[in-house]
Amino acid sequence: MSSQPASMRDVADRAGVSLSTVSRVLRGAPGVAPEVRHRVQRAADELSYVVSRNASGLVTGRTGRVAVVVPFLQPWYFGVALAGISDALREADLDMLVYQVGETRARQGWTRSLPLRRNTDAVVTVSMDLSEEECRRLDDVGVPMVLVGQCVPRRASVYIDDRAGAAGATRHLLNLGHTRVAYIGSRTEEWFSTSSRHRLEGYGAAMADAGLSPWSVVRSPGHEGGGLAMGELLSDHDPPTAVLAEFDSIALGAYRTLRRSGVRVPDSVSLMGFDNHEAASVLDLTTVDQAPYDTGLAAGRLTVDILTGTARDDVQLEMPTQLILRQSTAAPRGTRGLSW
Amino acid sequence: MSSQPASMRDVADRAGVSLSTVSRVLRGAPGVAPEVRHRVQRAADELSYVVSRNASGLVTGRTGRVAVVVPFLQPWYFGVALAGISDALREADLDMLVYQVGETRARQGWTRSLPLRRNTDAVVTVSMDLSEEECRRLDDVGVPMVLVGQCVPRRASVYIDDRAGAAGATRHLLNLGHTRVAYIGSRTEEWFSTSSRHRLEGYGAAMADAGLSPWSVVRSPGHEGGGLAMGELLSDHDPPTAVLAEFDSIALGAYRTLRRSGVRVPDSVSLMGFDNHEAASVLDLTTVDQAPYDTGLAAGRLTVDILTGTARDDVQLEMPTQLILRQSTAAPRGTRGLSW
DNA sequence: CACTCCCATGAAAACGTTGCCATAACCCGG
DNA sequence: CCGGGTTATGGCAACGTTTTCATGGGAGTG
Repeated sequence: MSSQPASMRDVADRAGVSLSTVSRVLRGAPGVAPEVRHRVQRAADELSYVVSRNASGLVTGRTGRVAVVVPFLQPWYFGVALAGISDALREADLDMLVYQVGETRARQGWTRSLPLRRNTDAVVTVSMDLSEEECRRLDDVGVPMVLVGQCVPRRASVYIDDRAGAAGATRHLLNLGHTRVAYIGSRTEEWFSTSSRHRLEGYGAAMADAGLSPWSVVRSPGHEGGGLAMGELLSDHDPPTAVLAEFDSIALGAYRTLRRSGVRVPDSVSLMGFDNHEAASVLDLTTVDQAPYDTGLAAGRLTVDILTGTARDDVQLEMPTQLILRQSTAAPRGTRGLSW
Repeated sequence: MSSQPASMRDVADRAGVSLSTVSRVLRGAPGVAPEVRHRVQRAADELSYVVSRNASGLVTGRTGRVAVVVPFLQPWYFGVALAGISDALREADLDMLVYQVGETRARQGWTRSLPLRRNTDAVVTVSMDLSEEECRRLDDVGVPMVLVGQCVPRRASVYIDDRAGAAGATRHLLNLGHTRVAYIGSRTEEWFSTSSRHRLEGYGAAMADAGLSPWSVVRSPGHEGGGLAMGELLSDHDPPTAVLAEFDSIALGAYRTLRRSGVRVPDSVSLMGFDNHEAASVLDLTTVDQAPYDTGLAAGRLTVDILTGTARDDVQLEMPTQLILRQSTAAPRGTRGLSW
């Protein structure tokens, strides 16, 4: 209806008070008579007026916005993590700006292309796997930073212990009696994430502890890679009886190869993933849950706490992982009766 | 390093020019000598200065931000759609604010709680299934609005023809020779989405065209519902030979029930989904692709075009759906040899 | 009843940028 | 050599808030 959106001036006029009073009411500041407070509130409602964060931010120096930087938005993990962050920020009445940097990341100086300085109160990076230098460059924008899915010393981080998670998963397979336990990992030409590295290490450590030598195949991420890797494993002269995949997507690809090859799960091969992807439950895939929603929620709350001064900006928050036992793992053939 | 972020003033001083000139350079406005332009550019870089959208928005009236409103962030679909929107907005140098309204939606007047007015240049709603009244209330904020996943007359909309998609899927099953084709739909206690309704209608229409009476089971959304619905169908005295699920998640749940019941897909029952979920390819599930990334991209671009005045604000954009044939559908038992 | 203190309210100066207008310098043709 | 037009640059007022400070009136105290 109104061609021009209402301003605080309009609310003030309608309520018959001054600008200052309107500002006080709308900010919930003290020192306003209840009667006036109601009158102003009503006037604002009638004009369906909301304050311009632009203008208020200009004077307070706070924007009321938090930037969340993710490499990609498509993979399941990020949507769930964002949901957690979003819920936490909403509690504190902060808006969420999302930047998908994707390929941009490779570009030198990508951090500068983000309009963060003076435009956000804080930055949350999710699975960005920042180098020390990138961290420093982000420091330069002068807003607090929270790292999700990555643990950097002396910097606010929320993460899981990938090493321990993978080691636990491996031990689960070993405990079932498997000795030929293979691992399918991922890496692309240009990127080998810290998380990938840690999971591989965790697997290796657990194998070493059991006196077994590790057996890992690394392919491109996603189900294609998983499928191919599984194919390679199956073509070995003495194939594994158990396979741990770096994450569920890979496990799903491996599962497809197994199904197509007529290899039964878990009868002939036990298969395990990592992440607890939605589809994992459908396929009854044993996996490691890392609760990305909780991680996001914790990261969001930590951000809020840092902004309010309640938390230090070097808090390290390790989120628990949990083994989710389903039907895709079992004792190897010969010993079946013993375990089940 | 610098305790205070640099302002345009600082850049001007360092470059030895006036504020106005810096502003012109940084906006790419004409009328600045090349030499000066370079000098300013360099000064800005050295201070790693970026303009405050807050301040510039205050005077231009444009915020450089677009709000994207989604009911939830967790489901696969939204991440993918957001990715498309994000890419389109980035091309136009617009930032993306994401609001997850979730349960808030039920609340009367939820539209007012979003700080849109004066805080964003446009609003994109994704699968919000807005009522006429909600649309009008969003109109009130006075920024252009683009609806994704919903077609409202005389309003910018980007959507797929759910009816046609479901009808096509049904015909695929009918063409294979099935006559006992059941449908699994979803609805919650408080919500029966337009999309759900349309898909059900499409199925019904295709069945009617073939002279068959529809047979649908409606449960809660997600795999749990799908699993339960499939269970009910299997317990019929004459179970279906083909099942179409409203979306892949439901199909996956149904698939699990089938697998657990020892019913082979597609040998005994053909199963079809809708959406082309990532997991659908792993399970070789025949489905209908609706390319949410492309939808998001188109919606983002439409938003940009509306903002630049290139497109009218009542453009209707119907995105194509595509049948993805995989291994989960086949001719019914008796006729198998004929079709394959 | 007078004086103090406090509380509610209003006025005005910022915040960092853009848009408009003025000005100075320059180039060209007559 | 002069006048008119063009071009580069600077100055200044806005934009819509918050914040600080000033003011007035009412309650409480002696």
